[in-house]
Amino acid sequence: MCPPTLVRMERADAARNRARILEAAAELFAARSPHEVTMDDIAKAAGVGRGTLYRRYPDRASIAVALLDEHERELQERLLRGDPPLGPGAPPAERLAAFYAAMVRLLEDHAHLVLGSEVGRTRFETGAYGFWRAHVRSLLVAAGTPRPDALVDTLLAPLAPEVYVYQRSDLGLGMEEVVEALTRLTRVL
Amino acid sequence: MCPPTLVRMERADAARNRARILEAAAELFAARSPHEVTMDDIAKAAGVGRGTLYRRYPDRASIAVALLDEHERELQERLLRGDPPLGPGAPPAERLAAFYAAMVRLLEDHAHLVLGSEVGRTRFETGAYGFWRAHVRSLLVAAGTPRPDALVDTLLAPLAPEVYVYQRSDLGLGMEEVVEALTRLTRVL
DNA sequence: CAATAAGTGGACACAACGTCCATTTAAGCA
DNA sequence: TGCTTAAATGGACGTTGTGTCCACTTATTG
Repeated sequence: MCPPTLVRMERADAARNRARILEAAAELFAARSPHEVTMDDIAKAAGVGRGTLYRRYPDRASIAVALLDEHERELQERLLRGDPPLGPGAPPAERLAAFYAAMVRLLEDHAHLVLGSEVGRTRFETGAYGFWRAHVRSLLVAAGTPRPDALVDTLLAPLAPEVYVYQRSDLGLGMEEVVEALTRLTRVL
Repeated sequence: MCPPTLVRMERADAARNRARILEAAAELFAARSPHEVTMDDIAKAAGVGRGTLYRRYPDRASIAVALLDEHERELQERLLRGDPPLGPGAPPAERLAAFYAAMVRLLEDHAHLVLGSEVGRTRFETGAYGFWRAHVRSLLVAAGTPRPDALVDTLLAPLAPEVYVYQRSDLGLGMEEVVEALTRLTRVL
């Protein structure tokens, strides 16, 4: 009989394999374009079978989301409780500019992961997008901007990883130039 | 022997099949999500073989591009030679607002096609994006905006079809609300 | 050291892709 | 009109990646 344990623990081998999968996936995503990495590749590199991989991660996106999780959480924490101008305390326009700068930093470091997880529409379905959206919306409200709902996504759109990669790689722009352009958007507040 | 005709004409059956393919593809794209339409589906619906389809259109994107072509050309024509505020003559900020409104109209009518052709990065590789980019850039230059290059893509980002569909379908916003939000972006000029 | 349930891995069926080539057909010429 | 030729056709075929399924293995608990 199974004792009525409320919290069902993950078995040791399961945890080990999860770690292996994430590690292997991180390496593969870093090495090549995300759509050239197949689920087979990841399973093979992690040294696990197909079924094991699919048991936890039904597709590439969910793996990338797991990898991104910690980085995003850290920024979310700083937005909620960090020092101004990123955290509470500064005027909305300055907080928005700081948010843009922080997001560019995140994109710079992990754009390949974001590209792996957020392809087109998928971007809007992640919890992270909801968080960014709520944050920017609250800034708009704090600034007294009328009808903020349509504006929010308009202001978040330039942070789409595809756009950033295009600006950095194809156009050869620097991080600072992108941040500067985004900062000019804060004038709409 | 073949007479040295300079312009090699498309054969009658080829022209007929091209028309069939485009017509069938338009119907299929209108009916379901673009990624649920396979090349097989299109070939079947058009009543042509697989090889015939691939001869002209190597992938879904190229078909959608062909379908979009005429609509985009019309707007491009109006931007270059139409009446103000869309065409030349009006102040840059007003022209940008008019451009936004016209693009939203285009998205409203053909977002499903754009989604079929421009998935993520692909968007930037089409000739159309280059045109929109050049247009907006010239408006920024005309308005005396310093360092326009990073700002251009920032201003075009909210026109990504994924963003528009998210705002309209998922958030339930109206066309006018989206246009209004975009119009507020023209304040950066 | 059982007993049991969670976990594993690879075989399998399937779907879509893109290519190849034997056959058909339109267009130009006598 | 009939003939020649090259363009055009279509479907069979091999390939690749997906996702599922289930007989077997292994960690955990008493």
